Order: sequence, then structure tokens, then C-alpha cells
Amino acid sequence: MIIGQRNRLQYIILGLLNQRPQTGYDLAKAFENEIGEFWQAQHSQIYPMLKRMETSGDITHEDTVTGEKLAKKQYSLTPAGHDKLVAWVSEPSPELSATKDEFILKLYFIKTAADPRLQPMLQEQAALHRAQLAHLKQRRETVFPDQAAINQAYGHYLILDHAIGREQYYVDWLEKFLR
Amino acid sequence: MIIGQRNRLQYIILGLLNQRPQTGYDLAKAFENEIGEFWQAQHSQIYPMLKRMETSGDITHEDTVTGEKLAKKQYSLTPAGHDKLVAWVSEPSPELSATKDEFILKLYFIKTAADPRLQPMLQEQAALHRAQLAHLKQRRETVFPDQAAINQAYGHYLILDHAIGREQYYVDWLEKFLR
DNA sequence: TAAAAACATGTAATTAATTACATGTTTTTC
DNA sequence: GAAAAACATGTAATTAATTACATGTTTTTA
Repeated sequence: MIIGQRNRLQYIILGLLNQRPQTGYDLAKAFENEIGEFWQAQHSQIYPMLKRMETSGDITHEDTVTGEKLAKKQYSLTPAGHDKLVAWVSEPSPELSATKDEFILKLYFIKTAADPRLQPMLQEQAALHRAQLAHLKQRRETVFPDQAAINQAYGHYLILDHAIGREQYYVDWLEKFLR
Repeated sequence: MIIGQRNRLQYIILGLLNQRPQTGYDLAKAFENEIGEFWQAQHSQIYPMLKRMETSGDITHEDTVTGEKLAKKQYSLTPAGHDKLVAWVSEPSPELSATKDEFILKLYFIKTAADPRLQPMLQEQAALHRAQLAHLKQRRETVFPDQAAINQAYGHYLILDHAIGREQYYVDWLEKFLR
């Protein structure tokens, strides 16, 4: 089954806004950073979704001005939106995660271990994933320097930890086949 | 950046058809089984794509009949299609894999380790991923009973091995937080 | 032998997602 | 003080993907 798409984006946005009121721009940044390992969305998908969600009554916004005239919209949850978020978190998640990995697919079409393309391909990916792993570890050090920081954003710690472990596995797996 | 969508589906189909001529139905099965861990596509996406690819001259089909009148279309690569496949495999894969994982996102919104929802959520996912892990291991036993089988479809072995390791990691990670 | 499951192929409607277009402000860096 | 980068918000066009609609055959199972 893998994963359908029953507007999961809205729930993720609800969750993000529950942490603190944010602008669409802030949300887009979250999808590039802390959330991006597990869900992706561009600003062109986020802004229209915010409008839809406001129309449905799950969020509202407050206009603020930065500097002389830069208009921002700080979105926050309504009680209805909060209820919706709580319901979503509590309901079962019976679907496995969906991964799209072009590199692994290419490997599938390599027929023998002796194929001369194999080792360069593995090397290239190893470099890519080592860099990503280093980046994630760096982020963990910055964001969670001590136990107090972990306790204050436990969910965030969990998913960063998961992402690091996953990336470590990817690197280890690649190295298993490198010569 | 993660992953754009420059019609990667076509390349995967080329790779599958390069192994042996197949019908659209066969391809759809491949996306449910050996490929499904790393790319997903429904038959409603596959059949139109086959038409497009035939129009572009990358594949052709041969009509065959099973039994009395069941018409099948066996698709196979043209030389142009084969060239396209080789070029795709050889070119770099600079993008990281994209994962969508609703469960991990829910975790992100759990604020403390003491949240009463956390443990049941972890239990539910552990059950799901243990089952998936068992299923994948079973498949490895069936499909790759000996070294000869591995050598004959090395790429297939690689990705199944990767999928098993990934799933094992997921289970281990969940268990790390279970009490 | 009847029913169910699997095989087989398509299209239509809708939703999701990407890429490109479009504009302007504020802050930081050189 | 100029330029670049980051902040900020949108829409339009296109492509990708899902879900639903639609139909028929063959094989397996009870």
C-alpha cells in the first residue's frame, strides 16, 4: 500500500504551527531543515494550503510588519485546528514509509559484481551520504548540546536521531560493497 | 534538493524491460514487489507511460494471446531505448533519496518522553516494521537460496539486501525507545 | 462447477507536487 | 554605499501520482 495522499501536508502544518505561530516562509524553511528528511513541500504548495486551512477554520493569521513595510502573516492554530492535530497524532499510522531512491534503482539494473560501473557509482553515493551524515551530526550537536535541550523538544530529537541512524546505515551499507 | 521528477519512471521501465520483455501488468507487479521498496507506480501510471515511450521510439510491443482470446502486449526495448537506459545508469545520481514517513512526522509533534501516546505509537510501528522485515527476509531466502542465484541477479540482491538492512535499522531504532 | 483470485488493459477525475514566473523588502557582507 | 543574500508572499503552468471507473479473460480453489 505504501502511502496515499489524504492531504497529510495540512496535518504537518498544523503540527508546526502548534509549536509556535509562524509565517509561510518559516514553514518552508522547516521543510528544508528539521522536517525535510521525512516530508517535502515547497513554498508554492504551502501558501495555497495555508489559505485553504484558514478557510476551513483550522488556522488564522495576524498581519505584522517588519521594518518599514514588509508585511508578514503569522499563522496560528484555532481550537478546531488543535483538535484536528490531536486526532491525527492519535490515530494509527498503518502505512509504511514511501521512499524514492533513484540510485538504488540504478543498482537494480547492474547485473554482476564485476560491472565496471558499480564501484564508481558506490563511491559517488558514499561521498554524498557521508556529507549528509556529517551535516546531520553537526546539526544534532548544535541543536541538542545537552540533555535539557533534548527534553525540551523530544520529538525533534527523535526524528533527528532517526535520520542520523538511517544515514549511518546507508553509508555502512555502501562501504560493505566498496573495494 | 532531494528529488525532482524528470520522468524517472521511464528509465525504471526501461531497466525492467531490459531484463526481459514484459507486459504492463508484469511491470505493475514489479513495482509492488522487488522495486516497490524504492519506487512506486500504479498501473494507471504505467500504461499511459508505455504508450508515450512507444511513441518516442524507446520501446515496442508484440501482441500475444493467452488461452482463447486474452490479448497481452509484450513490451521490449528498441536499440534507442537501450542506449537511453545505459546513459541513465552511467550518469551521476547527485540527489539524495526522498522519504515520506507519516509516523516519524507524528513523533516530531510529541513534546516529551513521558507523553502517554508515545509508547503505543512506537509499539504499533514496531509491529508493522517487524512484519515487513520478516517478509523481506523471507523473500531473500526464496529468491536467493545460494550464491549462484546472487551472481545471476546481483543488482536485485543488492537492493533487497539494502531494504532488509534499512528495515532492520528501523526496528532496532524503535526498540531503542520502547519500554 | 461455481466462485474467487489473479491476469490483463485501459481511461477519467482528482489531487499532489514541481518548476517557473513575478514582485518587493530587509539584512548582511564586501 | 552597492551588491548579494536572505526574508517574504504569492500565482501559473506543467507534470506526477492517486483513486476511481470500466471491462473482460484465465486460473485456481473450494
